[in-house]
Amino acid sequence: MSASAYHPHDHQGCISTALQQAAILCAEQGVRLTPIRKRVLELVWQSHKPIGAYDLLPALAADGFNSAPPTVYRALDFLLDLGLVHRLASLNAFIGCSQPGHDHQSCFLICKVCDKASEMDVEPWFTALTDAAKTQGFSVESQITEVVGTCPQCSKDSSKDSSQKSAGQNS
Amino acid sequence: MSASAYHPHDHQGCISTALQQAAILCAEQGVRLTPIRKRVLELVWQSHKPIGAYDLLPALAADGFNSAPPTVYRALDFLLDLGLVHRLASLNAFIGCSQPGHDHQSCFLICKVCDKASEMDVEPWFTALTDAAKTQGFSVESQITEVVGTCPQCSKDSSKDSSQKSAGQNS
DNA sequence: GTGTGAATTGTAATATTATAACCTTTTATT
DNA sequence: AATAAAAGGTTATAATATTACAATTCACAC
Repeated sequence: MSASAYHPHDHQGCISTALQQAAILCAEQGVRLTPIRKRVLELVWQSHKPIGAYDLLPALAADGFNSAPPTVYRALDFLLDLGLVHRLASLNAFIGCSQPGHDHQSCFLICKVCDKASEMDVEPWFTALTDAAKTQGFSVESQITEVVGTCPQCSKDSSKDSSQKSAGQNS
Repeated sequence: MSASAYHPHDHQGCISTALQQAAILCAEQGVRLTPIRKRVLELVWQSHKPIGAYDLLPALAADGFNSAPPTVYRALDFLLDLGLVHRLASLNAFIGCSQPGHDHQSCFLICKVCDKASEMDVEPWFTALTDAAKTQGFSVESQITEVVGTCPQCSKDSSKDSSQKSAGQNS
C-alpha cells in the first residue's frame, strides 16, 4: 500500500487486496464488478508499470474474453469512474489506485528508468494550487500532477552499475 | 502576459511579443526559427485555446507550407524543446508558453466551460512537492500539473445566464 | 564560390490510442 | 415469462503520433 511501488514486495498481495476492495466498493455503490471488469482491474494491478489499454487485450483474449478496444475501454471507464484505477495522461496508460474510495487528489511519481509509477498523496500541494488559482478567480475542480524523475530503486542501481531498465525488482 | 488569458486583451500583442521572444531565444541558442517553426508558433499563440497538432495543418496548407503531420510535429517538438510551447497531456493539445526561457515549473488552469487555459507559476510549491517525493527517495526532474475548473470569466457569465460555451470574450 | 556534411523539409506509409454506432445477450425486476 | 436496463459483441473509423527514407537547403571550410 504505502510500500513504495518500486521496491520488491508481495505484489500478489496488492492485487488481491485491490480486488477485495473493489468488490466491497462495487457492492456499496450497487454496481456490478463483472468478470471482464474484475479481470481488467486484476491485469492493471498485475502490471508493474502503468499499462496501456491495448496491452490488456491479449491477456483478455487468452482468457477467452472478448477482446476488442471497446471492451477494454468500457471496463477501464467503469473502473475510472469508481476511482479504482487512474489514467496517466502523459503516458496514455492506466494504473491501479491504491486508495480507492477515498476521494483524493493524487500525484504520480513516474520513474524514467524503470517506468514504474507510484501514487503520492498531495493534499497540501492541491490546497496550495487551489488557493493560488482562487486568487485568480479560477475555481478548481480536479487536477492531475505527473512527476517524472528517478525512483529510489533505480537511483540505487545506477550508483552501482549503469545498465538497468526495469531489471530485477519484479513482483 | 500575466493578464489572465481568460479576459479580453490585446491578443495580437501577445502574439507578436511571443514571436519576438522566440526570435531572441533562438538567436541565443544558435538554432533556427525557420518560417514553418515561426508560423506554427504564431498559430499556437493565435488560438485562444490549447490547439491540437492536426488543427494546425489547414492553416499551414493555406499558407502554402507543406502540410503533413510530420511537419507540424517537428515544429512543435522544436518549440517544446526550447520551452516556447507546452503540451497539455490531458488534452493532447499545445499552448504557447508565456515565460519562455525561464526554466520554470508550471501548472495549467483549464476551463471546462470555454476550454481556454492559462499558465500559473508553481515554483513556490514545487519545492514542497519535490521534498515530499524526496522523503520517499524519489528524485524529481520535471512535473506537469493540469487543473480543470472554471475560469473567472465563465464563472461570471454563468452567474448571469447559463448558456455560454466560448462565446464572446475573444481576442 | 564550391564542396561537404549537417540540418531541415517532403512524402508515403503506418502505428497507437480512443470512440461511434448499432446489435445481441444478460441481468434484475415485475 | 415479460420487460426494461445494463452490459457486452462487432465493425468501422476517428484522432493523435511516429517511422523511414528521399530531397532540399543551409552553414561553414576550403
